[in-house]
Amino acid sequence: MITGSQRMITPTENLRSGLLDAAVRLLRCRGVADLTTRDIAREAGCSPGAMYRHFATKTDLLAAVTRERLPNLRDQLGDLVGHVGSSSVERNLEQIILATQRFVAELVPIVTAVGADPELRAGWRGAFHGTIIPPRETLETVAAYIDAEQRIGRIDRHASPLMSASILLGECFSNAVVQYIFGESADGMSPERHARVLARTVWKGLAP
Amino acid sequence: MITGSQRMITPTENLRSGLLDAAVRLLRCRGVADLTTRDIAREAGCSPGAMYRHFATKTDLLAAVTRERLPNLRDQLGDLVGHVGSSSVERNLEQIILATQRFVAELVPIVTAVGADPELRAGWRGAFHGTIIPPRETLETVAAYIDAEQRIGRIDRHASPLMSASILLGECFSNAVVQYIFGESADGMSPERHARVLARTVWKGLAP
Amino acid sequence: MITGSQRMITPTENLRSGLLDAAVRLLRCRGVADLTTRDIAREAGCSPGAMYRHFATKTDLLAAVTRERLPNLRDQLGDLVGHVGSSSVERNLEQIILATQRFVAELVPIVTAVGADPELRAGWRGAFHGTIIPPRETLETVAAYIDAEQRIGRIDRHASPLMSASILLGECFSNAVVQYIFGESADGMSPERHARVLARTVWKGLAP
Amino acid sequence: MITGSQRMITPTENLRSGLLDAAVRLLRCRGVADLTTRDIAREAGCSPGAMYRHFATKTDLLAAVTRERLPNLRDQLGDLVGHVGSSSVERNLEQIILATQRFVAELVPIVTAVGADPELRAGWRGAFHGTIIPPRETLETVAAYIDAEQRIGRIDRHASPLMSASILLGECFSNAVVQYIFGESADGMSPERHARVLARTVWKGLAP
DNA sequence: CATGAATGAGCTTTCATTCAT
DNA sequence: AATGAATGAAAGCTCATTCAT
Repeated sequence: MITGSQRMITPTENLRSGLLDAAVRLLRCRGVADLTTRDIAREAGCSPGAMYRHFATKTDLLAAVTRERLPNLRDQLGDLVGHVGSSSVERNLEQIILATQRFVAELVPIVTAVGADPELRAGWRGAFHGTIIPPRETLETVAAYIDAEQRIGRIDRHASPLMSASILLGECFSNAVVQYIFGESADGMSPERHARVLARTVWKGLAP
Repeated sequence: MITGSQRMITPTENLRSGLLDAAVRLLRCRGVADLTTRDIAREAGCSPGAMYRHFATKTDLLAAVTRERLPNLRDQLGDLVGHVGSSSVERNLEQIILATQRFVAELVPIVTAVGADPELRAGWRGAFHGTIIPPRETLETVAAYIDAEQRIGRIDRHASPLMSASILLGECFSNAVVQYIFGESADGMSPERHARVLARTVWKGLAP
Repeated sequence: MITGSQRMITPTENLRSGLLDAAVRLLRCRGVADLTTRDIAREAGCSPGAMYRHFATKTDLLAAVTRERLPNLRDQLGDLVGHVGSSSVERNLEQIILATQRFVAELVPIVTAVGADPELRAGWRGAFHGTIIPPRETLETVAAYIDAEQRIGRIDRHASPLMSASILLGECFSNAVVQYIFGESADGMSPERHARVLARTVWKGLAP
Repeated sequence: MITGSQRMITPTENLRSGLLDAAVRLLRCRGVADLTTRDIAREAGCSPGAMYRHFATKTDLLAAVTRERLPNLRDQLGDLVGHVGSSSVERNLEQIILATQRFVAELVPIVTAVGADPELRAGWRGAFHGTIIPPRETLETVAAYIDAEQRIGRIDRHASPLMSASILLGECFSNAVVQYIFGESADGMSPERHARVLARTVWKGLAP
């Protein structure tokens, strides 16, 4: 009924994006196990068939979700580098941890989805083959901060920035997995307290 | 037809066990996403219907897998407590990490399976409701060692045994997840080197 | 490709109706015992999955059949009330019996199906709960005629219209059941002769 | 463990009979639709496999049930012929109807089972081919009484004994079907009242 | 003979995908 | 481009039947 191009953003791109958003939303609350194309379409407000204008298969859509809607720690961290040298390292680590908690909470449902489906796993491996894999990139974002503080002498020169970053992210990630599966954290701490204790413990190993 | 003594274990229990083993094996290499009852039966060497004599539903079988085939860190660690006070703490941590690496490698496929399927997740929550959840138990196994060393003064009295254990396990776990999904570790280290660096880093924060 | 006017009825409604028709057809010649959804779909000329757009379960479809394809005596009788007072009561009863014979012949396969399946039975009970049940309604249709003749004095004032109707319908019904099961009637009469003898016998009890 | 022949009745015949009894019992309360061989075996107190010593297939067992456990009106009627000439005909008819009510109540579940299953139907037709079919035999039992009363002048000489019997049995049978399916009778009468009204109505047509 | 674990054909149902409109 | 009815392969599960013990 409507003719002519009346929109700034093509409706197509809108729909593609809407489908990805819908899929992540459902992924978060229901997991991959019972995620149907019909459900995704309904959540995105389009017909079951419309999806196939943008994605060849369901796996294609999910692969796109895991690639394009993968949460990004850098976005959560904001101006990390700007804090180098200011405040205290322990305080900065605490801020990093709080951001990481939010990041991994979004990450876990996607990671379990990919882990559970060999096709998605293969797709991911293919997509990032030869390039730096996302976990490495995330790791380096945090490691870069530690490295910067190390350069100006606020962190022990013998510490390993990469392993320290890995400890920080890994502990938060596995915590989030436990939370996701059991609905309660293994150590029973509030996020704030968890951040404080983790920061203190990590800092203890990094102090010059 | 019958040779030797083959009937120590009842054939029935054999089948139940065989089905669980078959399911874990397939879970490891293929994930839950396309794991069919027919596949499990074929892998276990029985007919599609046979499994329903031992498990009411497919979910029941998977739930049993996640409960009865869940790897156990304590088994991998062996006589941990016996090492308290002997060798060096750093060396002991390294041994713990090596055991943990094996433990989490087996754990990851099961955890992603449970994470991806809300029904399994609900089953797990129900199964462990009111009791100590497995991650907590695992955490405490390691924390107990750190606590013991702390008591005899080989570890700083202000350190948190639980958080230290969580760091150790969490870092190994998230490492294993990355390895499982991408087929390569985020930091590119060999397991031995990883154990050494992680032990050193953790030890740095624990030394009195 | 399209010839003539084919789309008075939506294709969807066509399929729903076609499925019901297919089910009755199979019910008549084969009974519920081996009536599969695949068979119904094939008979209706659609795919096995198509039926689930119109009926939630197989039982739902069968329930709809028994409700929407239940034959109706009133339709077979036509203008029954118009005959009150005209012709002879015995002749009118004979006409009613002939119509009833056609009605019960269609009814029997559906009734045995419902009788054999507790789920359908429960569904029927639920569907008609609180309302007048179909046998009662049918009974009253015939009883109303007898009552009308009774009022104008052509039938004995002490006769029970309801019981008389019940005799008429019941005898025809049980006859049809025997015919359905054994392929021959118990009394070996032709439908016409049966109608005549039954009419005469009933009339004998009703004459003033 | 037990050796020698210790029993008067062979256990085999006991089991055969027990299986038939078990099947009728289940048939009555649950219908054919969900009647499994396992259920029958359990109800009969034997193993699922034991059944196959006595019946080649499940259908064979059901066929035997419908033949050997078919209720018999003659048994319910007792000494019908002895009443000829005594009491009043109407009173005797009432007694016959009360017996018939019990007979058809047992009959209905079996009849719907046979009606619903073409294989059983074919088996029945085969079993009674060339012989007098059970409904005819039942009919004649009642017709014989009417005939006897007719001979001694207590019933109108122009009445048809067979049709009168058919009316009596048919009305009771269709009543029982309605009762079985809907759980309530179409006319809402108690069995006793139903017998009285039916007897009166039939008697009215038979009185000389 | 009885047992009951095992079989496997076949059922109902789901759902990714297609295609006429 | 979008729709959504229709498809049909394949899933989970049942149950009549068999057969080693």
